[in-house]
This record gives sequence, structure tokens and C-alpha cells, in this order.
Amino acid sequence: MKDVAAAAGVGLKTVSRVVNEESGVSPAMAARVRAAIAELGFRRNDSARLLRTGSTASVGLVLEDIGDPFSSTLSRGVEAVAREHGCLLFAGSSAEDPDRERELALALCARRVDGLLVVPAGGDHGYLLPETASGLAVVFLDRPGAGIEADAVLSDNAGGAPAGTAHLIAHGHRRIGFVGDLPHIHTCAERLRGYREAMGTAGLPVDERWIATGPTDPATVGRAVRRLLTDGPDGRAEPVTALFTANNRVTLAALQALAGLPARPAVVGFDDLELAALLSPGLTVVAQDPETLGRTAARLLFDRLGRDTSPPRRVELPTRLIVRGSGELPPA
Amino acid sequence: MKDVAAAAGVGLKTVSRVVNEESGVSPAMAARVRAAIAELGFRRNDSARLLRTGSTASVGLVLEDIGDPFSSTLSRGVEAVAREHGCLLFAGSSAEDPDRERELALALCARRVDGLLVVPAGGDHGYLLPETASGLAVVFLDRPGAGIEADAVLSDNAGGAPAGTAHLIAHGHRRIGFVGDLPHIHTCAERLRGYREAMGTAGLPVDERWIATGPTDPATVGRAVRRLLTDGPDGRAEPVTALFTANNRVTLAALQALAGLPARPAVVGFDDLELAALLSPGLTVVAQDPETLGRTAARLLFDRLGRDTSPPRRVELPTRLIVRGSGELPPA
DNA sequence: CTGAAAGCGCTTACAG
DNA sequence: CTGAAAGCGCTTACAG
Repeated sequence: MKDVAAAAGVGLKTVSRVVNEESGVSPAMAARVRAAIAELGFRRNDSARLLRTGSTASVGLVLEDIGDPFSSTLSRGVEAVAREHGCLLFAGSSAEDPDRERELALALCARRVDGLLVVPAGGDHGYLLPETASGLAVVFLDRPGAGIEADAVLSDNAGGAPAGTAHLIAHGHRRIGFVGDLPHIHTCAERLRGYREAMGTAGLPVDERWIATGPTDPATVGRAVRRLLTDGPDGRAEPVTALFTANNRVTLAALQALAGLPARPAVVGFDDLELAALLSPGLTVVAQDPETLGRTAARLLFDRLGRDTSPPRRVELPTRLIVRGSGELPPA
Repeated sequence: MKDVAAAAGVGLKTVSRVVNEESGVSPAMAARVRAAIAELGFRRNDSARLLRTGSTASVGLVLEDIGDPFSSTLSRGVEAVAREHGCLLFAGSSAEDPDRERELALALCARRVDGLLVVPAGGDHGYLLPETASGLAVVFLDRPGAGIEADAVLSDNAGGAPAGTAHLIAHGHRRIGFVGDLPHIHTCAERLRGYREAMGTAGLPVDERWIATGPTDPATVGRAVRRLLTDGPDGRAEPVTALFTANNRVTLAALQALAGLPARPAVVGFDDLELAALLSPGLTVVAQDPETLGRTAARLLFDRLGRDTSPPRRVELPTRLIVRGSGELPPA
């Protein structure tokens, strides 16, 4: 910019005016500046501009895994809203590791993103307190944050999980397995609670051996599914006749495991899958709307940037039971 | 930082040394600085640091749609490599719109990202010339760039598309429909070329009415599929007995359309889908490896940042035919 | 309509 | 071991 000013024989501020299309520059001068800009191939450095301005026109998004369908659909919603606000999006994955979440979130803070959207991996977000104290806006998605007062946008797990479980019960199932991811993850815990609630409401006992939580790799989930379906001999639990799978990766792994087994338990999954309707039977799910989740959280974030100082809100988005066949199979 | 220096009664540079854990600060002084940092809640502004340093420790990624499974898996690969290099990732979607691609890419350039990864939407990337001239590294993914000399990492369309088509021919099909997205998109054009090549190699004529390209929304693809399968009366083309669907969204939409039809054509899709193995019949595909695509492109980008000045390379990643049933159905 | 000075929050290059 | 000065590339606040 200094070079442009020198080349055009004008002051720095005049170049700035032309670059920013501010009014009050004589046409002759503007033309001279534009010529110099073209000749030198000048392009304004926005990082420098934003340093002076105070904002960074960017938001950070900490996901579980940028490549997961749930996360990426959520990102699409966030990106759309960020775009509307002229903001660029930093995206990164925590891989469900609290240290990585923290590291990533703080790196984003150090860049002074205007706002931060976090799908929590860890159970304590107190590390963000100094950041919010100095003006950072934070919104949690999919799971609430802890150790800090901030907005959260979640799916209605407390409504969806009982609805899915009750659907299986309504189709005659009394022994229903719950397959979830790590039990300390908020969504897993909430959905498990919902499962128990629906069983209780129906007056059905829950055998703790029907509950399988853990890593979501196909091998682990496969073992869990086989166990749930074959327990029974030697005084162990009776096999379940239906499965409630608590998220997209668990459902996928469970379906893969079932493909290799003779048993045809009923299945209701939490989260929709891309080809769910084309399976036979079609996969009955409790669908979330990850794109709206992302949009809603981003809107809330920008409201906060716009000096909305009302108390932190918790928004719950409805889930929707989509009946396609797998959840209506009768008990074996 | 100035405040910290004042509070600790030291010079600015000493604070900088402590913050950056540089050696050569007396323990007493360091302790005093650290106390001031804690008290004031000081956190270094990386944007300011990077302005001075010259790099931004960030890369930009311009995708077609951050929420698409192909794009997001690709992002996962890019992110992993960026992380290894201590870089943050800006991600954005072009929505297959050349203007948005350009706008997004230039916004990223204005932020002075160290490198740019672009899945081209437009057919001319000459607008990046001034950027690369001043040191920006650019790598194209999935499709080559145009109007600029730069690296490109692609899937082997020229090998994969004929392989998929030949697979259908080997199972007895002579009238095979090609369903693709917009014909000007490089991958669509290449795959169509591969389809024609395989048909030619087998000595089979191609009726132009067997080729359907256009938007990938379910309605449009559905119409195309129905037309391909029912043409025949009143002197029009004979219906096809098999479909080669040229990417993930087209395949998905085609399968949805087929679910509502009596016909059971053989299908081979380009791109794998999450539940492909669980359909009945299983979906035979020519699989790409989007994560490796992303990783490879990001590695190439960082090589370039490391002053690798060899001539631009074009890397082609192999595709893999995965046989699952739908591609082996005999002609009706 | 135009521009010189100060400053955004850091680091670099240098001197003590 | 320590720090004052200059500068990264811009904008803000002000004066003419």
C-alpha cells in the first residue's frame, strides 16, 4: 500500500480510500491510484486490516469429526449463516478428545475469532472463561458445555429417545437392547435415560446386560450386537428382540453386524442415514436435523455478537420419528 | 502485552520472550512477568503475531459443498495434514458456482492463507495468477484447474469409468445408460468419455439418448432414470438394461427413483456410499478414496510451501471396483 | 478533496 | 540477561 501510494504520488490514506471505495476522492486521483494498484498487482491484506479494525470476520467451529455426516451437515448450516454475515469459517475436529478440543478452541481464540461454536468433547469448558470475559461469543452445539455459562443448541434427546423406544414397545417388543457410544458423552447418556424412561413408562424391566456402550468401531459394536442377540443360555440375560441404536455410527456398525447374522431384530436408530429408506426393510429412525442445528447455533452466535446480552439460552430442536419398516418388525 | 510489561515493570521484549518461552530471561523476571500475565488474563494475539511474522499458519479449502460426504471426507484428509503442520483450516463451499468459488478463494487470499486447496467449480482460475506470483501455493483437487499452472490431485477417472462400464458389459449388458451431473464438470466429462471408451472397446454402439446429464436433484435424476428405462415405443431408443451413475449424488438419486419402479436394471455407481454394502442387492461401485485425495493434495501443498519448486504435478489416485451385486444383475 | 501522525498487537534487529 | 526503536500492512482520528 505504501508502494502504491509512492507510485501514484499520493498519500497512504488516499490509497486506502480508493481500495475501500470511500467517497471523496477526485476522479483523477482515483484513476492514478487504480493504475498504480494494477501495475503493482496490489491486493489488500485483510489480516492487517482486521487487526486494526478489531474484528476478524471469522468464526471457529470445533467438531467431533469434520468427515462425519452428522458433523459435516451441521457445518453446512453454520457455513451458510457465516456467509450471510460475511464471515469466514475455521473448522477443526476434536476426535472426541478433550485435550484436542481445548487445544483447538484456544488456538482459535488466539486468532481472535469473533465467535466460537463447539461440539463439546470434554466435560469442562472453564478454560474459555477468560476468553468470554474479554468478549468472545461461544455457543455449544449438540451437547451442552460445562463450567461456563453459554448458549447451547441441542436436539430433543429427552423426547426423541423415549419416542423411538416406545415405538419398539408398541410393536410388541419387551426385551430391547440399547447400543450407544461412550457413556460419558451427553447425547449417549440422555438417550439412555430416555430409553429407560420409556421402558419404565411401559412397565417393562430393564436388564443391565441389554445396555451396551463403548467405542463405535465396527468390531466393538459387532461384538455387542452379537452378545445382545445370543445371550440366554447358562443363566444369562434373555436375548433381546429389538435394538435401539443411539447414533449414526452405532447404527451403521450394528446394521453391518446384523447383515452377517441370521437374527432379524427390529431396529430403531437415532440419526438418519443417507440410504436408510432404501434398505429392506427400510430403517426406522429418530431423525435429527443437523443442518438446522448448525444454522440455529450460528444465528444465536451472531445475535450475541450483535450485543444480545440476555441470559444464556438452551434451544432444543425437535426430533422426528420416521417409520420405514425396521422398527415395525415383530418380536422373533 | 504493553499492559503486562507495565504491570511487571519490564520491557515489551521481555514479555515477548516469556510468552514465547525463549531462553535468556532470569527466573525472577520471568516469574514477575508470568504473575502479571495471570493477573491481567493476558493471551497473546496470534493474528498480530502472524502479521509480523509473514505467515498465517492457515490454509484455505474451497469445496463444492462442505456437507457432502465426498467433500467432507476429503476435508478430513486435508485437516489431518494441516494439523501435522500446525495450520488451521478455513473451509468453504462454492456450491458449484464459479462466482462463489472465485469470491471465496480471493477472500482467502486476502487473508493471506499460506496455501489454497480448490475443488474447481469454474473453468478459469487465471484470477489466482497474481496470488501465486506473490507466493501463494495452490493445489487443485478432484478436478484440474484451468488458466494457471498448478498441481492437481485427481482420481483416476480415465481408468475407473471404463472399468465400471466394462463390468456391466461383462455381465451381458449392451444397452447401458450413463447418468451424470453437469456435463461441463471435469469429472462428469471424463467419466462419460470413459463410458464411451469402454463401449467402443466392446464394439457396442452408444445411442446418445442413453446419456443423461444435468442437475443432481432427485426429481431431475428420477425423470432421467425413468426415461432411460422406458424409452422404446414409437421409434425412440430401446430401454437400457443397466445404469452407470457417475457420482455419489447421482447414484443416490437414481437408487431412490428405482425404488419406485418395477424395473431392476444393473447399476454401477462411481463413488462409494455409506450403506452400499447393506442394500439388496449390494451396490457395486467404482470407489474413490476421498480422504487420501485430501491428504495427498495437502501434502503436496505443504511441499510447495517448503519451497519445492519442481514443475507442477498431476497426481492420479487409483479407483477400485467393489463388486457387491447390483452390477452383476443380468439384463432383463 | 487530501494526507501526516498515531496505533492495532505483536516480532525483528540491534544495542547495551 | 534486558529493552528501546522500528516495522508488519493496514485504519482511525484529525487537521488542513
